Amino acid sequence: MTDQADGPAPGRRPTMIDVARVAGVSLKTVSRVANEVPTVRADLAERVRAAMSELGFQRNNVAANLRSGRATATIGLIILDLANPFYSTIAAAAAAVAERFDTQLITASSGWDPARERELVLDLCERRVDGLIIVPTGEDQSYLSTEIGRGTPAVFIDSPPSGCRADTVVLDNRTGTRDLIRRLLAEGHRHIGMITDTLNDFTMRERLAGAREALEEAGVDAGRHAARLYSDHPRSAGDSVGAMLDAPDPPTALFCGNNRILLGAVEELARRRTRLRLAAFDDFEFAPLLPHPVTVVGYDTRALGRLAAEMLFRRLNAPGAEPSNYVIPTYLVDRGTELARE
Amino acid sequence: MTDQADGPAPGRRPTMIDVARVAGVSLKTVSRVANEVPTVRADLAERVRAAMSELGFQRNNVAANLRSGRATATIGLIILDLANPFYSTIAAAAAAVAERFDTQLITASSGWDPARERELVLDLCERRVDGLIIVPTGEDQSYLSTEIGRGTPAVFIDSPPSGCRADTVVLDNRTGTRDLIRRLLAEGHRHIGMITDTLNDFTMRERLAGAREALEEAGVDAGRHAARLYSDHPRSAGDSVGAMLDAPDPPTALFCGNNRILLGAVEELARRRTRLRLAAFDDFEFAPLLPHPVTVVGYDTRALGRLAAEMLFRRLNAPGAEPSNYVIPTYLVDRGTELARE
DNA sequence: TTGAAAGCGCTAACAG
DNA sequence: CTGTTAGCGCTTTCAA
Repeated sequence: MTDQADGPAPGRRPTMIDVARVAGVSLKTVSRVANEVPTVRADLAERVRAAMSELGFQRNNVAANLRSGRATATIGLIILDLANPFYSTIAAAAAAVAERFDTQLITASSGWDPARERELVLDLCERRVDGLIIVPTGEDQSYLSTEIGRGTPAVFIDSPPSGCRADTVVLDNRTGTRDLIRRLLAEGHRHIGMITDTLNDFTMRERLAGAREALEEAGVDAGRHAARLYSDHPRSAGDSVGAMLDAPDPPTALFCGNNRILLGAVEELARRRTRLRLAAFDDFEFAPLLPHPVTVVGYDTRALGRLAAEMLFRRLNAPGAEPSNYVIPTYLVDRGTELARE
Repeated sequence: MTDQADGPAPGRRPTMIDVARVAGVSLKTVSRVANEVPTVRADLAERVRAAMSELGFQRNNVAANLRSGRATATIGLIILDLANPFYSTIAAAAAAVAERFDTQLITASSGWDPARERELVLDLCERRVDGLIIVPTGEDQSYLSTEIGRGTPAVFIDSPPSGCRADTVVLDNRTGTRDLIRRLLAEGHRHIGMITDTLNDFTMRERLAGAREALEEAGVDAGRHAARLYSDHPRSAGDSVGAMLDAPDPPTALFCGNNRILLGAVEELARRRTRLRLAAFDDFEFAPLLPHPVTVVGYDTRALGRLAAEMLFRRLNAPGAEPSNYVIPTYLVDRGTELARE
């Protein structure tokens, strides 16, 4: 005796047709019950619900969305590296907003690879996500223009797009760095070493521009403090610090363009048992533990993700508005261990 | 003059039918070109491709999967809190594996809420994800049994499920803690204060069990070192440390059940300018900066996510195998600043 | 209030 | 090699 007559095959997922057969109603009535349409006679609805739980029915949302043309309740988030706390904080904040809108988040890392970024965007569009939040690699995003025009809005975080118009949420890199350098200048420093990452990066260029503003308004020769670029993450920041200190007329203060550079600098200073006026862009959770006092430019990382997601949902509900640009304010904080200060 | 005659409406996304019309071929030929089926005459394929890029066609994968019954190339990851580096590291590792399988990851946080966890599982199943990776809240997961039976496999990370059978990847909490406590005992400590989180948590119970093993085999009275539970994250770990130190016959060493507890303890010791033999479960990126030496139980967090994802994809390709359980090994590391050691 | 028919965008199965 | 027909699981439309 098989159950072919009155039930679905063992492995198959039950469909509304199966439910309808068991409940003795039409497919459409099952659909109405599943969608909580109120105009269904109570006893029928009850029979349908019984059949649903008997079969363990679960609506196939993929199919439902296809016919109705409804949104997929999914947004794509493309960041550079989920393992980096900066980006995972952004992801968490965006996810919290998405949850409020009953939307799921597909998160993917481009790993600073423009080709991968493009692939991801296209893949996500083929999945018909409702919108995209992107931390761009800084290359060309013109391929997004048609997508945006077709109603898949995008919001850019941390850096603006190039080659297409879209909403953006960025840090106030320029003002933050300007205020930081101003403070060093006010303390009397006239020789500030500046260590930055690659200047292909929008944020790094802005930070350097802010530093120059402060130096110029103080009448200090910016050329003398030319940034020493460093190649890659690990030790090279420390090497740059070493080179600066070993040169004639070494700087009395150091500005580090981001927190990884700061860590390299701190290590190098600890190795040399040297103290210097330290300043950096980026606050981070364990900055208070640093064995060296440092003044950092802080900001609300969660706000980046939160505002981007909020802008996206606003745009989903009001398409066609002009792209807007939100700038997250920055502030100065003093960090480093008390132990180390004594 | 409108373009209604030969093109889709302005806002609408072009479908294969539109492409077919423009290219002067049948829908099926377009489908073949889109799927890179080789048996299409070169000139036709070229015309189709031209029409595709003219219209900006993008295949609707949702529809494609519906008919073909193919997998959605999407897996769901349910973690406790994406903002927590432990979980975001797991997510990043799982994402890296998913990428190798051309699969996207929907990541969602349950926030330690069992009801939310259940909602998320059901939502993801309705979206027909190919599989689930779950860091469970420790409550009942029996609702997953039918899903698993129906071919949506699940892998549990960090804690095993209750109420259903599934693959798991967990840390060797017990051995790690046992080895750590053994070391303290070998150093001569006979009074070890133990500060743990809620014992509803599987990992914390296991760690405590490991500690007890070490104490018992050394013939040390475990009761005397009863764990002081602490209520919530912020200061209460520090308060527990304070209470222990102010009691008569205070401990000479401290075991902290996780890294948040360790931070609270370190702060309290710094406040009191007291030094104690410190030990804890969980290594973390900035542990080397701690202003107090500490021996921690380390492990490869990425391995948790990586192995879980690999188990999931293995199961997707070989359904029906018995659930297996993978245990990640642990090791001891000495941390804390050199500065603080001098 | 209920149901039959059509169709979302695509692929499977089969025919030409 | 190409096209036609059917149909995935659901919703929409419209008639009963």
